[in-house]
Amino acid sequence: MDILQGFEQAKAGAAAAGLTERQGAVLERALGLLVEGGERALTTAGVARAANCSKESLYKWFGDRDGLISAMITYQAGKVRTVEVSAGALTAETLRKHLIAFACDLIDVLSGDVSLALNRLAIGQASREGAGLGRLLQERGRRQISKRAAALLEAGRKAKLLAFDSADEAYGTLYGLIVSDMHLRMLLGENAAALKKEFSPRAEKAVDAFLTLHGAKG
Amino acid sequence: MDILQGFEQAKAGAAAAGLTERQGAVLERALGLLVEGGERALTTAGVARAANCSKESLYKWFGDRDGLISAMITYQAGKVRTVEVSAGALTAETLRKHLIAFACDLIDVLSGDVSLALNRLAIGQASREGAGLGRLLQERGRRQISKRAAALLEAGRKAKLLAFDSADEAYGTLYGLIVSDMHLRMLLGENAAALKKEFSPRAEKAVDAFLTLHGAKG
DNA sequence: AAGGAGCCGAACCGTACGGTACGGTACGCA
DNA sequence: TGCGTACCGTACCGTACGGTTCGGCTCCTT
Repeated sequence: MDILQGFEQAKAGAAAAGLTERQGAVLERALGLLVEGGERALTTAGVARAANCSKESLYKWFGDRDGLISAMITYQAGKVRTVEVSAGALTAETLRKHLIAFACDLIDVLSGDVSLALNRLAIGQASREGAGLGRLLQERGRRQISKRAAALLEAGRKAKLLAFDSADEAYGTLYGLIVSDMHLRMLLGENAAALKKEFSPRAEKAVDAFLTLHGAKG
Repeated sequence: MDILQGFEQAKAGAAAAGLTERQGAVLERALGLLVEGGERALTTAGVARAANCSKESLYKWFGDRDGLISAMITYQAGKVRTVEVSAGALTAETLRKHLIAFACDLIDVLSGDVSLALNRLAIGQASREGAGLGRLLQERGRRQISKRAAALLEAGRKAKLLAFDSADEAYGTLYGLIVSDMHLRMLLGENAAALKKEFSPRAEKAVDAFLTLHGAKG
């Protein structure tokens, strides 16, 4: 799915990172290699062969292998477009609907194969050079979706439908209720599709649990 | 801390895996290398040098590099001893205490540097060869602590202090409330000590939230 | 005392990878 | 038509790693 996404989104990803279409296409192939074979498959020669470009161009465009990886992350992050929550009147029912939609989207994102591959890559590199890639991934990927949740929670509080002290903490609770250990298990190689099927029905329950904890009494 | 643990525990780890003390010591050094420098530092030559043994012995004992890694995981898992919950009378207060202790232990385990290093390693390998290491890590590491939680939850239900349909699902809820995205962030390289400090105070709140959701009305 | 098992240290081999250099080609521009 | 630019494909280099082999040492058994 992620791979077969529309051309427009890919172009947006390239544009967002200030890259030419050609370079975006190369990054797309590189992401394909990464998804297919993990970090071991992400060799400069392999990317060049898969993308029909020369290693020389790779090094000219991205500096070195780490630069290529960073570009892959920002490129992929540029494709994600967060849905703006309609700031219309918020009732208990629409809030619940929005929260459930958010939960499903979150599960979708986390179980996407490109997302999993990039997270695995960043985690693998996290041990050696500081947290460079990890921070980048966190910043460009997670930030977006957490912003959306924060806006939703804040709107719920404004409408007197939610009660919490810290929005961050409330988001942490919501995230934990939805995701639990699903993400880690997928990262460790458990069948992502099966896990997604197992966890999706729980999205509704997770939201209801969250509302039990933080919903305004009434 | 993990590295400086007592000699007895290390011997238990070796014995549990059917290894000699010498082999356990080698694995200990290997874990040290892994913690210090990530997967890249875990070379056969490096382990041999650090442990003052020959590569020949490494291959005789562990077969190949993957065998060495598997041995490291089982060895490390063998050191973990789950505390048996005293099956004495369970009151609402002692149950809460036990749950909080469990939450703190869980955070301790997940933020341990050896645990983080092994999880990073397994996640890095998850993409290529199936989920071999991931399953092993899940089986030997997570199983133990989840067993403890399951026993605790079941005892709580028996004592009419907890109410839930599925123990697994309730455990998932408890886990999510405690851990949220802390584990992933640590795996991605965020300062583990700082995150632990940030999340430890939340253990109590997480347990209280869990009791709000699944505690018997009283 | 003789022999063997186990082990260390070092050298060795094949391979694979990151990075560089070079020859050749298509295309835009003066 | 000539020239510069950007690019491809390939060959190349140095290094590092997994795995094997071998000589020599120690200790244990008989």
